[in-house]
Amino acid sequence: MKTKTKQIPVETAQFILDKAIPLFARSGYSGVSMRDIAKEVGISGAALYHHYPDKKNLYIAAMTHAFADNASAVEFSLNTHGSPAERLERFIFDFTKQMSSDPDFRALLQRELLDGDDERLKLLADQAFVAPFTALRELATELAPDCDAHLTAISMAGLILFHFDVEPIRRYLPGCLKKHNDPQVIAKHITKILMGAFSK
Amino acid sequence: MKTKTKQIPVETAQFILDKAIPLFARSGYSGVSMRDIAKEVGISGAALYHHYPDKKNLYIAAMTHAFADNASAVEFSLNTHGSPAERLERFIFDFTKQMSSDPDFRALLQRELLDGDDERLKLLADQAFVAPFTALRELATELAPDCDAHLTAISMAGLILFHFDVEPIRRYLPGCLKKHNDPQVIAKHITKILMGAFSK
DNA sequence: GTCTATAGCCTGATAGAC
DNA sequence: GTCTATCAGGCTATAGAC
Repeated sequence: MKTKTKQIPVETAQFILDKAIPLFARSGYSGVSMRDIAKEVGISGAALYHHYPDKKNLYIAAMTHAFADNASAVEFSLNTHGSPAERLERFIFDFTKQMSSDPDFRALLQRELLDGDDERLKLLADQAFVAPFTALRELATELAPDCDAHLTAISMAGLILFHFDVEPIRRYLPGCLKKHNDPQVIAKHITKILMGAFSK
Repeated sequence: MKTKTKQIPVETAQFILDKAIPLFARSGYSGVSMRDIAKEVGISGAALYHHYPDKKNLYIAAMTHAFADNASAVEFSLNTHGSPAERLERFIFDFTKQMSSDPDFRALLQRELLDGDDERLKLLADQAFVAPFTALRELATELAPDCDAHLTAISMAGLILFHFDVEPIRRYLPGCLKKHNDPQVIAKHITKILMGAFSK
């Protein structure tokens, strides 16, 4: 047992990431300066370089940190018991809710798809997406044996993600209602479409 | 009849946009400098300011130019004759092919969804998306009268766009094959899913 | 581990010659 | 309409005191 408890620092290196993630999500790599991050953290710009060798390393650490948790949550949601239809419905509701509650995750993913080099994308895939995608692909095989499982898994995830990605402009398109932002409504709609598609 | 034909200039202001669009698509607004654009065009940085008052105006002009043509093409594809199922199939194939052939358009749209302010997004919606989306929504009403037409239209467009958006990381996910990049294969897969979903 | 100060470069934008 | 030269400021990153 330690006799002296530290006040706040908690581990400054990680605190920096927590502050940097929303900035990178909102403005992208080249839209955020080391000064912006330092100001948000509450230290000088120079102090950042004590924890990370340069901006790129800080960015990669922030991405890794941001994507670390989400993978296991999605995988867990997929690896439950029940019929394929039940598991599909649970996945849709859980994934929709999770994406709805974590706009930073979605923005960072979109930005990485636009700006990430091959090395970073491979790292991201291995660290965060291979495991849940494998589970989703197995569910796709069970639900639609005569469809290409890879494409079907992409379609299922995309159907959910796209509704959120497009939200900034959707509100200016005809027929838009307030309820269309409700994750429950979105999940229900997607469930209806996919259940229809897979029930022969 | 003019006695003197100009050599190349064609209209420098528009030539600048043609050169700027791929740069903004690849690196985003803050990732491209006026000097980058000037070098690509083949003039000095100062000369750009003769055609556009500042970087922001040049960017908006480039976006408007990039989105102008695509709207009418999609709308045209939707306003053909045939049964709802036939029109759905034609839309899927045409839109998939068009998105496959214009990666700059997709990248600019994604970037605008991430970075665009309300004013720019409203402008974009009115200029480029309201017309084709209205046609797509009408098709959705015919195909699935018991579904929310707005959400269904979003789903149909998203199913197509997402396959391309996710391409940079999809190649590191299990089950990926070369044919999954073929727009024909993608279109066929999406048609299968949506036809199944809408045929009760 | 944090600070202030600063080096060296790149940025958007302008002035003025041609 | 394009050029060269330049300004003022922001950028990443470092140096060195504490």
